[in-house]
Amino acid sequence: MRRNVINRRIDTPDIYEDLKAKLVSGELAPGRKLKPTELQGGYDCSPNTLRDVLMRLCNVGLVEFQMQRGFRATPSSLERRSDVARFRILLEREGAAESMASGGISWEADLTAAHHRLLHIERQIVSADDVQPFLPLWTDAEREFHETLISACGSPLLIETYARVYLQFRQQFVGQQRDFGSNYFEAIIAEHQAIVDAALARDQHGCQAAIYDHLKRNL
Amino acid sequence: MRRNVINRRIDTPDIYEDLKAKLVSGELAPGRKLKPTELQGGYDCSPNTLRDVLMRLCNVGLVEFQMQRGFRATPSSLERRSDVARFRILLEREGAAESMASGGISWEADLTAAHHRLLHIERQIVSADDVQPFLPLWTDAEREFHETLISACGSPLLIETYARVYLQFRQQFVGQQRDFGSNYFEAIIAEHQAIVDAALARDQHGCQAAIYDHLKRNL
DNA sequence: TTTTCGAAAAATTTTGAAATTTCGATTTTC
DNA sequence: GAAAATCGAAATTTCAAAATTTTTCGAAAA
Repeated sequence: MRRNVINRRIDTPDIYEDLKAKLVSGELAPGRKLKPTELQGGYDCSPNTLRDVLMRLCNVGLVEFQMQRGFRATPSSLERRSDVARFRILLEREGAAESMASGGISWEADLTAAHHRLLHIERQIVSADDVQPFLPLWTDAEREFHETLISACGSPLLIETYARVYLQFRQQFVGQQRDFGSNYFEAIIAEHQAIVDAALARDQHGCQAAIYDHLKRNL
Repeated sequence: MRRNVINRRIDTPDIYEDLKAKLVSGELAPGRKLKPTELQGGYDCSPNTLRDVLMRLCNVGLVEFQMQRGFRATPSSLERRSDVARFRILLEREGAAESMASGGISWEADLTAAHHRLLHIERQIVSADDVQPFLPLWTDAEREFHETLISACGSPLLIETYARVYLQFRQQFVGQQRDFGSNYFEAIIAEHQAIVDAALARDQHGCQAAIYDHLKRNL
């Protein structure tokens, strides 16, 4: 017999997702100390529950943990940024090549769909005054697109690792970036198009080159 | 007021290392359920401390966690084994190539030393009746050797990911294996030799081929 | 002025128990 | 007899407080 007049309970998964979003968007900036006792205020739970959630966020690399020294948002640095970018390129090139080799019709359909959604948002951004309101949507669509690209590679481990690295990539780059150049998104649109075209044409080298071109600015 | 005449306190790091060893060696078999309350008996601590340690072991992929459903040692399956092997080959080939490109004298020295230690143990194993007592030593030396091989690649992320995957590899394969063929280790010695020779000769393609030859039996 | 030391303050980790959820087995119903 | 519902035991998650460790900060010594 549940006796919840008001549902005061906040699910742990919700706290996890909320913190993840704040980490990726830069609201909780890289390097910032994350004290369970402070964060507890925002959510309605005990410090230990927050501790638990923070420990889980370590699994994806968004949070660092040191014994007796607590948690902090993974710091940002020139070295780390270029490291993340390089590793992402490695994984995405490999995953895309494998997907092109073994992906079937349904992979093509998924990729086309994901690209269509992404393109739609990017066109809106190009013709809008302010980018900010679109960022969360765009981030999701971009992630979906890139994850679909490698989704048929047949390696769960590669897919999982890529998901982690993608999140770290967002944390290191986009979260900080407030000022996108005027034709930044026009360039991005062309780059994504090049990736899709090569992928659907099963042109492995072309696709790998397109991926590199898409990400080289972050090296 | 410390009230331990004898140091009955077991440090969390020790519990972590001990559990990790049991997971990698197969004492805690893949797929086995890991209940904080049961494990608590072995160490002198509360179930929640064990919960904490188990959550950390998820970071390296040795333990799986599901909400409301607790922990279990990462299960073993044909698909997972071949996935881990493939991914390990990818990372090691990339890391070795980068190390050969940018590693200096001290990398060569480290690699030579690690290989020397490994070779020493493997020769002992070849001329011994029972392999078992050597396994922990061999596992450590083998890990050290492979990690040294990629240590000069310049990518902390690659190195960290490789460490994780190596542990999973051990958990999936060696932990289960009780019966090594009679000339198994003689073959291994030759393979490790081929890797070192190519690496020190800065022969990228040769080294990548040697790495593949070393690990292809697990695909 | 700089360094070192130690006590106070703050933060982290551990604990044991309570609340919640899941799992297995028995009973009920169709 | 098979499927569904129910009940109790076991396991998991959460909590608040105690124990431990680290950090801070001011005073004394070099």
